[in-house]
Amino acid sequence: MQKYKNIGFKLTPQRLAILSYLEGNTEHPSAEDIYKAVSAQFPTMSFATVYNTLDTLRDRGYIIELNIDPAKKRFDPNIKSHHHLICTSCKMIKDVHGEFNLNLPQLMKDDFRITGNHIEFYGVCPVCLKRK
Amino acid sequence: MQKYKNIGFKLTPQRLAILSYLEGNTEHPSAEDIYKAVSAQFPTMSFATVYNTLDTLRDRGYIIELNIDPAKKRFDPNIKSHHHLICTSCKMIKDVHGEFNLNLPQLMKDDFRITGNHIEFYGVCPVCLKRK
DNA sequence: GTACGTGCAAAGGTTTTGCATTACA
DNA sequence: TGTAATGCAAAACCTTTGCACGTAC
Repeated sequence: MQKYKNIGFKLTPQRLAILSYLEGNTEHPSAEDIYKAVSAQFPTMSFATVYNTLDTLRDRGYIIELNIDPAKKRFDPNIKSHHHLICTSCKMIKDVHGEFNLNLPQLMKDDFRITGNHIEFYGVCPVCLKRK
Repeated sequence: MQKYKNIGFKLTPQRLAILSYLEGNTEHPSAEDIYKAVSAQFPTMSFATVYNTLDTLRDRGYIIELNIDPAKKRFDPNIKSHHHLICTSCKMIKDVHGEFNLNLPQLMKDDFRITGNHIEFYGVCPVCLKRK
């Protein structure tokens, strides 16, 4: 985890465990997923620490908070601009890389300072398709 | 409200009030917004009735449930395919109509049965821009 | 009378907060 | 010693649920 050497906040063992769990993770885990995973290593880990760390990481731009799932927040360590394909049946989320041409009407570009965008594709994943 | 004559479920006064509040509403109100608004008319209105009605309307395709706001669900009576522009400062949501070319990689189109998409544009609205 | 809707309160799930304790420079 | 993080429990918030009561065909 040398890359986090200069991350700008204390790298406690708990935070390292969270970072390590998130590293390269494409499952878009929820706070609870993360809590469960790092609890195996740190039995005293608390939700407060998980949320505190996630908030800090998000505020510093190391992770992205996803509002895709109405039931709970999910977190994505992939901060490169990308989009998501969501299975409406099992809620699985798959990354979508690719360029899309998203030119807003000029009127809106005049009014708003646009900072980004995110596309959600909805569908049914192969696993759920097969199950029916 | 003649248009709801054959809506397929009982049009109680409470439901009519909710429908009437939603009609043409572009504010993307939350359940609480709706509850507050119709409570003025029906002081005994309960959240159970609001959620029950919203669920029914959503299941029958009369409204869309938006997961845009991490804090709460919002509801949109505009069922025509459209997208949204969200002010990251005040959370205001503006409709975006327009066609965007969203062709997924062929690989994903083979695997998934794609059913729809939704674009979120992020930015800062004119009001918030001025306030700073 | 039956089926459905309403309304209240309680419960459920996720996230936040207060505060005492702990760790580290 | 001082600053920041941890961990526990409680609280807050949104949403769902159970159930008794009402209402309408």
